[in-house]
Parts: sequence; structure tokens; C-alpha cells
Amino acid sequence: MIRSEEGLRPLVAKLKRLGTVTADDAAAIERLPHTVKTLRHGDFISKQGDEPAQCTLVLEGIASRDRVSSTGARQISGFYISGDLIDLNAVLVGCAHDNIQVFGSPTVARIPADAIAALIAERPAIARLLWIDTLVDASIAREWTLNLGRRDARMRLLHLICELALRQENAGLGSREEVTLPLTQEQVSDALGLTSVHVNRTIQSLRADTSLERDGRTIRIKNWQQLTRQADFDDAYLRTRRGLV
Amino acid sequence: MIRSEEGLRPLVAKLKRLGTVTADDAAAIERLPHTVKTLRHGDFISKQGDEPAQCTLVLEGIASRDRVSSTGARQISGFYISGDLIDLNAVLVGCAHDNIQVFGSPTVARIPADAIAALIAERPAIARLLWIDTLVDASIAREWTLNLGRRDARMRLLHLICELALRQENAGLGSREEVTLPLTQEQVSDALGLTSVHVNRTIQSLRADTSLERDGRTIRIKNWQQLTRQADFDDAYLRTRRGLV
DNA sequence: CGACAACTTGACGGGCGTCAACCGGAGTGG
DNA sequence: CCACTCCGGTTGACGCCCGTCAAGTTGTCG
Repeated sequence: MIRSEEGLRPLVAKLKRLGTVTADDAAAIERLPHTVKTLRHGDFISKQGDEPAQCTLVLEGIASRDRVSSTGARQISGFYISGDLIDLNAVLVGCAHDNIQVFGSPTVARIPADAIAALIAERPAIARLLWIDTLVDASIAREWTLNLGRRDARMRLLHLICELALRQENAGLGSREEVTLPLTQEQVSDALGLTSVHVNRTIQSLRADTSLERDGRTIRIKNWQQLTRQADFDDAYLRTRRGLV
Repeated sequence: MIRSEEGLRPLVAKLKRLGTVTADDAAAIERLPHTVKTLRHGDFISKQGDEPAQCTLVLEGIASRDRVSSTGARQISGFYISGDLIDLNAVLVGCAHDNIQVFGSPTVARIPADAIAALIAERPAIARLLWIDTLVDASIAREWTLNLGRRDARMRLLHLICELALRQENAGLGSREEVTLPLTQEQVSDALGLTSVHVNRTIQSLRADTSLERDGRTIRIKNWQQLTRQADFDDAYLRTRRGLV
């Protein structure tokens, strides 16, 4: 599943899922200056308050976005996988409000912010698709709000599994039937607004569940329909119908 | 505080807070076709699954964005006040994933989506500022995940008060020292991921609080510094430094 | 084989939910 | 001018989900 030789193609693939990308625009994206890098578990891509001069595109593996409360509790507010472009804030706002941390040993591409700024300025069609991408990202954050505010531990966990399974499939990383998450239970708990102790107990309670199987850190989903029903998962917030243009 | 004669000026004012708006661009915005309307408490601007043909700009009053879980529990994921443009999704994605409901009797302007699409296509500077606005909106949603996931009822409530007080002040609706919310305790509870019973008790526990006073639905903030400390409120997620251009 | 991180388990407590009753003010209609 | 209604706020009793604390256990990597 190593695909670092693909350059920035995962970004093109993602934008194609959001709308039409001309061959010319695709070439312009792939031509962006960038450096490919393999990070180590726990590395930070950027930290709250940074003013990063570059954006980061996840090529393989997983990254998370989090904030920390005054009491020191961490809340993860989203995960990023292959094709996801992080820190567009760097281009438009110039300041990061979250920590971006990676898990496992992902490979990423770093792209100078001004190169992206130039791309946006010259190619409105790409700008539009990147904008749509940020809208989807916001939609995910709102779904997490619902997850944290109104669902119990079991549903939160199942919902997260559904989201990541489907996003991985959409990103061309295999089928939704099998997900492997390089996340510790503590990181899962930070995403779900729970403690790691309670996540552990919730995971164990899923043994009796007939819609999925767990084998270490890979989850085999045996009954997608049943799982989404249990998780109150409706994929509408992830997909987007094609725009008007 | 009635200002419906101002047309779309609140939107111009907001974009000016995010960056530079030329007089020409400002005029183009104010020239957008629109109809001003006063809504009634509880009206829906749009509902989940709609494909609205127009965007809505809040001129005065307040609107909320929510989703509903399979168990029927509502979670509000954000509030919108004067100057906030809702349903940009209609322009870019074509589909709403949330309900937008109003409280009190706000006045809004409805703008045809294709007029906004044309504006975006012709005026990249405005597009850029609207894009930044959606990034701030996303940042707020992420702050809410931290609020729901990692703060207790008291802090959640104080944090919401801080956010709305500051946003009202930023929007030119008076000082942060005094906020009037046309929200019932049930609506507050839907925003905080709590029950209205518990919100009621939490509000009462604030009587002993020295940093604010309550008089019906208006809150007088006597000590902003102290309040923000108690609420773990850092306004960075609301403001944005000017972009690079 | 020692060190360290992640996972597991148990006991206990508290914050918040649930259920249910009651209060109080604003509107409405006779 | 007074009943009636209704919505929102208030209060109490009770219980559960989940947090906290603390002690293992497992696994992995040197």
C-alpha cells in the first residue's frame, strides 16, 4: 500500500470526487512544488498558534486534529487520511488553531503555502473544489458535535468506525468491510470525548456484536447495513452532490 | 436596533472584519438581488436534505443550525447572528445537511444562490473572504466539539455565553458586557449536549458567580477576564489574522 | 530479561439523565 | 375581568453512564 511515488495524485483523486477536474488543472496540481516525507508516530505537523508556511497533504496513514482544554484534556476533532489537505488555513488565514498530530508512520507531502495561493488565484475551478472540501470538513465537525452531544459511548464508537471505513473506501484504500486503525484506545477516547478506560469497556461490549469482528487493530465489518443502523450513521454528511456549475 | 433598511451592509461589514473589501466589491455585494423578510420564532430557513435555491443572510436576531439523531435528540451545532451568511452550501454543494431554525423574530435577507455564484465567479477577492468565513465557521464547530467532549456543564454554558457575547460585539451589536439571548433553556441544552433540566440547575448555580449577573434573558458580564478564565475561553478561534494577500 | 507503552480489570463515586409534578406569566376568549 | 391554556421554568427523587483511581497484565523492543 506504499504509494509515495504517486506524488500529489491523491489530492487530484479527492477533488475529482467533489467535482470535475480538467486534465490541465490536474497537471497543475501535480506540478506543485512539494517534498515527500515519512513521519513518525506522534509527530506534530503543526501546533496551535503556528503560522505555517506550508500545507500538508496526507499521502498514506493517518493524522488527527485536536485542541486541548485548560484542564489539559485533549479533544480530537477530526482525522485525515490519504488525499486530505491540512492547514489550508495557512494559505487563507495564516494561523493554525489546532494541533495536527500523526499516528503510525504516515507519509505526507509538504507544499509551500504561496504555491497553493498562486494555484487558487490562477485556477478558480480548483479553488472552488478546495472550498467544497473545507465545507465537507466543516460538515464532519458538525456531525462530531452531534456524536459527542447526543450519542452514548457505544454509538459514538460505532459511528467513528463507520466514518473512517467509508472515508477509507472513498479514498481508494480498500473496502469498507475491513478497517485498520493505528490508533490507541487513548486516542480513540480523545476523539469520542470519553476516557480510555471507558473506551476499553465499550470495545469489549462489542464482542457480542454480530455486525463486526475485531482482530487486534483491524476491524472486519460483516454487516454494513446493520452497523450503520446501530451507529445512526448516514453518509450524507460525507458525500457531496456535484455543484451547480 | 431595527436595521433592515441597511440592506446587505451587515455582510459587507463582516467581510471587512476578515480582510480588505474594495469599495467596488462592497457595492457589488450591496447590489445583490435580495428580499428582506421578518420570520417568526421557530421558523425553519431550510431543512436537512433540502436543495435550497437561495442563501440567507441574518440581518437581525438569531438562527441556529442543528441535526437530529435517530433517537430524536436534537444537537445544535452553531448559532448565526447579524452578518452571518447561511447555506453557502446551496451555492457550492447544492444540498443542506442541517436544519436551520430561527429564534425570536429575526429579519433576514434571501439571496438567490446563482447571484452569489456569479459574484464568486467574478470577484475572487470576495470569494476568498467568503471562503475564510467558512473556515471560521468550521473552527467554531471544532471548538464546540472540545466544549462538548471535554468540558463540564458549567464551563460549556459559560463558554457559549463568551462566544455569543464576543460575536455580538464584533458584529457591532453593542458591547460584550451585555448579552440578550432569545433562547429557551431547552434550546441552550440542545446546544450544550445537556438536558434542559440540567441546564436549569447549572444556571442557578451561577447565581453565586461574581463575574456575571442574570436578569431574565439578558446577561450582564461584570468581569470579562474572570469569566473567560472560568470558561476556558480563548477568542483565537473566532478572530482571524489577516491573510497573506 | 528489563523497560515501557498499551491494554485490562475492579471498586467506587459523581455528574448528569429521567421522570414527574408544580409554578408562573403571557396570551386568548368569553 | 376572570377562567383557561400553554409554554417555559423550577424542583425533587432516583438511577445510570461514565469518570477516577489504582493495580495488574500483556506485548514489544532493545
